[in-house]
Amino acid sequence: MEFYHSLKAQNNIFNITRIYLLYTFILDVSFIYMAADSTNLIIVESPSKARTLKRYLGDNYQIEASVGHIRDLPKSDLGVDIENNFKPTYVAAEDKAKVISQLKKLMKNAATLYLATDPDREGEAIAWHLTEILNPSIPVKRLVFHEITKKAIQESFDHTRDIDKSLVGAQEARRILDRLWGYQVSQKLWYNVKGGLSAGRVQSPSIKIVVDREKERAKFKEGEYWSITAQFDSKGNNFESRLKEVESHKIAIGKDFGKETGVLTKSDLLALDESRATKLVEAFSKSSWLVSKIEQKPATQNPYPPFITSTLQQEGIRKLKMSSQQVMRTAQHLYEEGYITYMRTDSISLSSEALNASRNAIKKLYGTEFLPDKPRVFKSKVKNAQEAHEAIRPAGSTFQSPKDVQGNLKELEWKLYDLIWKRTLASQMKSAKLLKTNVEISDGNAIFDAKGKVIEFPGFLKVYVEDIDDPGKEKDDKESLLPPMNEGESVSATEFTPNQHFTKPSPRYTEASLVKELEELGIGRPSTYAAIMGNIQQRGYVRKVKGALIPTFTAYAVVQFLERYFTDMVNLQYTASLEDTLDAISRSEMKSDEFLGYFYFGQNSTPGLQALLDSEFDKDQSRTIMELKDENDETIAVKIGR
DNA sequence: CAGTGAGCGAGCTTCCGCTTGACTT
Repeated sequence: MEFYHSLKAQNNIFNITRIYLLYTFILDVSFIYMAADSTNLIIVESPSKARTLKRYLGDNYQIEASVGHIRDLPKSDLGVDIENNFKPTYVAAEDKAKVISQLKKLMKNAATLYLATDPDREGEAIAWHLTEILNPSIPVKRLVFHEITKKAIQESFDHTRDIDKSLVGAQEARRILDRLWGYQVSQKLWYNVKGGLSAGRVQSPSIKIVVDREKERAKFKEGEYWSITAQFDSKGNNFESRLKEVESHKIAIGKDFGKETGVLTKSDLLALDESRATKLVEAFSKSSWLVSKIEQKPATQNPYPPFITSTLQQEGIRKLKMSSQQVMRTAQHLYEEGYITYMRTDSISLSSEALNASRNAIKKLYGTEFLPDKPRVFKSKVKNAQEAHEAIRPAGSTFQSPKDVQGNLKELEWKLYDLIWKRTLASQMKSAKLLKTNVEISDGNAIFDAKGKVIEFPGFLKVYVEDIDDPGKEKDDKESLLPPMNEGESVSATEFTPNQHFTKPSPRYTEASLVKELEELGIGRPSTYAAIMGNIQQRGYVRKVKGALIPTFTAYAVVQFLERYFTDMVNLQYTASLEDTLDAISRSEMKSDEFLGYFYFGQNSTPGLQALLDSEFDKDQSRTIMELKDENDETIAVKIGR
């Protein structure tokens, strides 16, 4: 109460447009007289959020956590009455009995119930489930804040609202669709492929992505090509360059070859083979060379946005060689100990507290020359971002530097904190200033080119450089220097070298690149990326070998089955578009039972899930993964199952 | 006669998303 008073004092209470503020103010005061021992109950999702909130609010607020969802569909039963508008049956989660009885007890003494679950689809549903299970007779208000600061909490008390039924409807539609899809299609797998298998809206597209890549790699045909590099000398300075053109024909490189043919796809390019390369080298050593073109252009490079769940996992996997699940476990620890903000988020926004802390730290550690005039604002490009929390960053209004905390943390925890601290600071630092130089050396017939990159001002690169999956690409902070030269200047060639190359297939997915792919497609949520990675390995769909994800025979069989009988369900575009429809439901533009009706019973000429479930399944073929010929040319089928 | 293994039938598996401990390996 004390806190609320001081908040009010900061407000212009005489402002007529905010007269209802005064009204709630009076209500709150009246509680003091009504019942000295009566309190307000605030329910949040996470226990550590409850602890933080306690520091801000006085004794008149009881703050408890629901610890996530409290009710769900039953585990051993479909729990959806398809004939009755997809009516769901909910049961209280077994492990939440304690939480529920505690909440019921606290509510007996409460004057008002504030539901402060997360401001997103799932949070709205948790709030609604709470009212269903607690059945409160006291006033219920929905409280929404995006960060835990005085200002944000004050505003949330000023703008309490009712539960948003459309948002709850969208969550229910999501839940019911996942149940119908997951349970019913899984059962078809048991009867037609192998017992115990699983399918679902998220896991099945995930394994399809891995299987598709493996198939692409199997079809890959290697192509051979040659390149020529030269060492040139300008006034005693050596530099390397690469043959770009001969007689106005560009020299072919790896990406110019067909992946399934190994043959050049563009006819106007020149693909060098060994003899051609050797002959050219011979001819080049007799030529005289001069600088035919110099291009210099300044470039700026902007920092990466601060971490969200997916990018934290990617960098944790790449830089620290952790798994998705390890990254999340470690981050959870850091969060609970108060070192970082919430680690399951899809928002790249930083709160004003974080912006201040970053700017102070940058000024102190690197000086004002690394500090932009204004804080940098990032806008999410991720489809379907719900942005219930801020980006992942060091906690508090002043950031503890990695050195400060080194003694308190285990090695990996410290490394992850260090990464988060650096990434956050870098995101608020000045852009890097680069000077890119492109030089062409010609003998009138062939052209070599050399690229230079000079970092004139490092900006954020001083603190953080992102790691890369693709070994062909160069890291952002890699410099390459060229000596100063003038157009028309002659240069001497010291050496020409022919190099043999082979084209490479697309690399296998890693946990990092698969999480990235799923996020770009809008499949899965921050709280589930790590679980999906664990799940597809545990169920024997994918094996991880030196970080690379390799699909098993089971995965091939399941993907083949789903593509044949449930084509849309594993269509990545379709899966991603479901999310758009759920958004429409949350904006009240569509009703959830209408959506589920289309999904299950079909729409126009598109069959729904029900029709697909009723198809005739070819059991024998579904178990066949491949057919081989033995030495007598007899066909041997490889099947799975028992 | 004891031990092995084929054959049969019953019972079970499964989704996604939100949160932590309480478990085992």
